[in-house]
Amino acid sequence: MHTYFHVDMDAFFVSVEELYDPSLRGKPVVVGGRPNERGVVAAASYAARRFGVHSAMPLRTAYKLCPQATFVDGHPQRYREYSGRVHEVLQAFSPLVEMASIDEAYLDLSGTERLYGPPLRAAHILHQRMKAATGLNCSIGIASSRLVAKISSDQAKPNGVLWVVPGREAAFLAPLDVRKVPGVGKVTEKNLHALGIRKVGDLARLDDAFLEERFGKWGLALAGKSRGEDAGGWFDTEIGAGEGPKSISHEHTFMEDTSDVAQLEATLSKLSEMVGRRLREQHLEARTLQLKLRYTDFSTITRAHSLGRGTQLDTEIFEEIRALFRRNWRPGAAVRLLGVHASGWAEGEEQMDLLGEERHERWKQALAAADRLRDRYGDSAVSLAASLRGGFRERTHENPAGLPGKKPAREPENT
DNA sequence: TCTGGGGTCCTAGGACCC
DNA sequence: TCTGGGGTCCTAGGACCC
Repeated sequence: MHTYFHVDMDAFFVSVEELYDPSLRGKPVVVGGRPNERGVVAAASYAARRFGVHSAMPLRTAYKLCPQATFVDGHPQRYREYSGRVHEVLQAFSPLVEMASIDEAYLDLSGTERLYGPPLRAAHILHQRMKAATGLNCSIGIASSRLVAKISSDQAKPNGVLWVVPGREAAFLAPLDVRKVPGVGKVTEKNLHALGIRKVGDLARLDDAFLEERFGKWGLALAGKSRGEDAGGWFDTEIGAGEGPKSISHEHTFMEDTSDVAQLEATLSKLSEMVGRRLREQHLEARTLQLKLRYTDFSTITRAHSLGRGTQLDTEIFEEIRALFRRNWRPGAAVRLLGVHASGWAEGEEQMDLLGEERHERWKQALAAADRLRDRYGDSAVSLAASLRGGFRERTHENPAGLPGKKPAREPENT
């Protein structure tokens, strides 16, 4: 019998912003961008949620629902930093920790009674430590499976603890909407509703065989989930078994759709550089490169190409991506979004002919130097010639003027 | 409701090989 | 040249999560 904790930070992005600007506390706050921008809500404060604002909602819609809200840009670097602090608190509490995303983690607390006492007492200790060390609230779900722990932390929000006692899993789940089950999204929910299945209890009453026939492998996993089992997919893996990224990608949505080839290719060059940089940071070489292209009507295509070897060089990535673009873009069609995606890591060192090797080495050195400059002066300090020529000029949150230079860092007051 | 960006996992068809 | 089956890799798309 296991005891799992699921620790989920409350309104994480909003709470971090409040640490930097305490005047935001208690107010309706929307993180994600300006109200007139293309984009969606990344996080909404509880005060904003009362107006119907929620994450993934278009910013313009959020503004209509709650014009008095304060809209702030997201600061990914800040969130990564605080995520690291959260991780440290959890790690100090129990060595069996797995961050499931930037703001949530699973802990295996099996057999820690002697150290922390019964589960609820342990949870309260952790809850207090988290607040003291980070200034942030979290909610904690406790259960014999990770699935039930996750669902119970959601029920515990905000700032609460909920323990589902072993043996009571099915009873806890039965009255909940099927949508509460991780993995059941809009589409599956609709499919289940069409069968008259609305609550997890409805699901639990069905035959496994019926669900498997209806939904395949996923249906079988669903049957297990309805009983509270860690069935299928990500829930089936060991805690702490996370091995590193399987893909690295960057994409960009234009402020206005464009069919200007120079601008499109300059953007692909920039995205290729960003992907190349991440690959070098992670010491990875990608064998498969993929272009993503979204037109004005939101129709989206992806086109991939696999190389005989791996690469982490901006120029090689860009060359492949540009070829894919030229072969697949409907000339003249306005583009909304472009993306560059790398995956399929090459195993170890791949051989190259000597000439290629030498050229390769020189590029690697040049790019390492560019990475150091970017670290020091900001991302726009150095760029491939192609991204400059085409005029990659769209502003970013990090750097509104599009100029090099590091912004002065403000420290939150209570840390 | 005019719809981000970074990921994971699954399905399905075709190529190719044995 | 009337046609099997399995394994693996590649590609494209889609559901879902935070």
